Amino acid sequence: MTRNEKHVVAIGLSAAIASVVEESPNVLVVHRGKGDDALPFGPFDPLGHRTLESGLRTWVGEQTYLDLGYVEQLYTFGDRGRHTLKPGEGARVVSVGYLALTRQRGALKAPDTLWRDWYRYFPWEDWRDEKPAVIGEAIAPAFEAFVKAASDKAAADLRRDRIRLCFGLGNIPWDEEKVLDRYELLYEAGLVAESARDGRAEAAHFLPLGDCMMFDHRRILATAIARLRGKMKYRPVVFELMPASFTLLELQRTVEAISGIRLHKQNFRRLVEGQGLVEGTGKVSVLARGRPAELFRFRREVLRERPGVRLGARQGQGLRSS
Amino acid sequence: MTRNEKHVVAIGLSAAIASVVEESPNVLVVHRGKGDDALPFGPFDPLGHRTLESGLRTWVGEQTYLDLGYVEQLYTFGDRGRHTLKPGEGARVVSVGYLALTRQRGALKAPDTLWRDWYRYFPWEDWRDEKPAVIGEAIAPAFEAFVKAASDKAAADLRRDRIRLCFGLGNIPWDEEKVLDRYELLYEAGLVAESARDGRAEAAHFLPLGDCMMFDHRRILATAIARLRGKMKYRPVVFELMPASFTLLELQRTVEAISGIRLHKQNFRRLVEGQGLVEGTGKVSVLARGRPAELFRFRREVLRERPGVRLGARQGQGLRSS
DNA sequence: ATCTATATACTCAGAACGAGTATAAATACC
DNA sequence: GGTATTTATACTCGTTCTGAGTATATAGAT
Repeated sequence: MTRNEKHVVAIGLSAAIASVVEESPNVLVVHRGKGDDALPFGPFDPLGHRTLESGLRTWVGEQTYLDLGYVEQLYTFGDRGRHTLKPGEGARVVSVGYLALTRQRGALKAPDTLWRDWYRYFPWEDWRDEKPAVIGEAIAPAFEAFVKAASDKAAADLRRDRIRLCFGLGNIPWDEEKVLDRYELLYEAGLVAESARDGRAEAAHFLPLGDCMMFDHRRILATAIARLRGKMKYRPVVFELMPASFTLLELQRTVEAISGIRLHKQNFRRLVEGQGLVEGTGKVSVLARGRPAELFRFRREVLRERPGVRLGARQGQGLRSS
Repeated sequence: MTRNEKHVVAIGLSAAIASVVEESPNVLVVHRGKGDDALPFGPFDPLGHRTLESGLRTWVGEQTYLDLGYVEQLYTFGDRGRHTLKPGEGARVVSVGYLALTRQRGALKAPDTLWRDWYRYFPWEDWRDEKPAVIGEAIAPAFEAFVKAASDKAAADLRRDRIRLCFGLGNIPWDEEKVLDRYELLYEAGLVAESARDGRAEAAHFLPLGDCMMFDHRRILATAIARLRGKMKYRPVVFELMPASFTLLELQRTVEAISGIRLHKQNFRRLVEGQGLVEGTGKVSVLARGRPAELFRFRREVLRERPGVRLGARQGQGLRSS
């Protein structure tokens, strides 16, 4: 492979930095005036950065004054026309998206940065209280036009199936992990502002569903939420978002905030304690309403003791050796 | 973000193309003379390629004359010194790795390409017949030196724990999905040829474990195998590797070839049939030794019918809504 | 006819899961 | 002070899933 000018491109590093406060899952965004929000991001510097991740860490450090703990690469997007503000403008940028987890300690010091509830960008993803009204009132009707606009019957059937599967219509259950699939479907159908911005044909049925973000940042955030919702079930990553000690209800509320669904309290306890993920501290929480709850701490040792600790998915794989 | 010369870098697209013949999991490699094998790869062309994946497809098409079906992005690597042949030489390249699945139909027509059993590169990963001897005879002893070479006791303990977890020593069970973790550990410990090539300090205990590959291609292949072993359990991707009709034993042998472990025959049947993943064709296989087996075909409809079809991992997530 | 290899049906016990009931311990309200 | 409300926590119960078999059927080989 020769270093040809044709093969030259810039790499953007973007981070979806998540934290949870009370019952609200937050993402750190850069907000300037009346423009769309953006994720913290910066270019990869092949001279200064030893690895992509170290590049991201230094960038985020400069931009947000945060010291990231858990960081995980998500996906690399390179679609033409889905990064620059207007198609054709600016350089071709390939963007590598990351998920980072942290806790909120003190106020943010960096200018123009703030924590925002991520359901502002994805209002159809929060099923904790009830099925979001926007699905039945706006999304489903708008999709009907999208299905009708298909080129032929086969294409229409395909679209209908995708919609049913993604949004859990008919007898299909809601799958909280399909965050990215749902966003991409809305994008294709022209129902999010990014579609119109990127000049998509379908954007005729344009609906401003959720808040728009700059570049492909809402796509990265969707990927981040999807990954986190999935990963929570087989790796104890939630604890990156928890303080040193917490009640089991606080832990449950954090998981619920992320997954966007409610959980069965007693079974959640059984699972968390049964896995040996936490240990009691003996102390009890004070500022509660009912009976005081015991404070627990995360047993970091589990990461070393047993390989497959999970907060959800079943160990048995059906494909057991024999 | 301005288009600064500092921020300019080449993007390499590499594909781990997998197929299974009989009981052998194969990967397509480019083999030229006595040099190390490489994966098919080429640079991303920001002018000609609309997306990263379409770039990969055209590149692979030109290089191998194969028309890829299933393609999935794996990871983007950008570590300094882990791509170029000698540290400091050549341009900085960020490489995006892909996994592709296909079937072998006829001989390969492209020059210098051939199918190779992937356990040639990872001899410690094949547990189908027995625990690979290389683990007890070469890997475990070499790791002892690696542990001793740690800077202090805490670092040594950390290394020991990682080794136990990765290679299933002591009472830890073998986890066939940790392919990448194991390779990275061997790389860090200087036990694969790439360590010495990249000029790592630890490479003192250099052991030529498995066949070496060019650039970071063995790392990408490790990622591909790990992803495929995991994904098989919750998505019916194996069928991309199967002919139109097959016996259940052939299907099982394919899964075993990939995962590197043996499965319980009766339970495998129960799972596959219970999930409605296959349907009988009425015909029976001929060239067998014992009682003829019925030929089955993949029920493609399942992809559209139910969301969570899986060939392994449990649906129930322990985190059920309520 | 018997052996061997494979296919396929069926059983069984234990673990995991979803969904509850029951009781304990605090505060809020009157 | 007594009662309602709220939250915590222990325990139960039926179902499904899973791992590990046994039993029987059907072919070719000797």
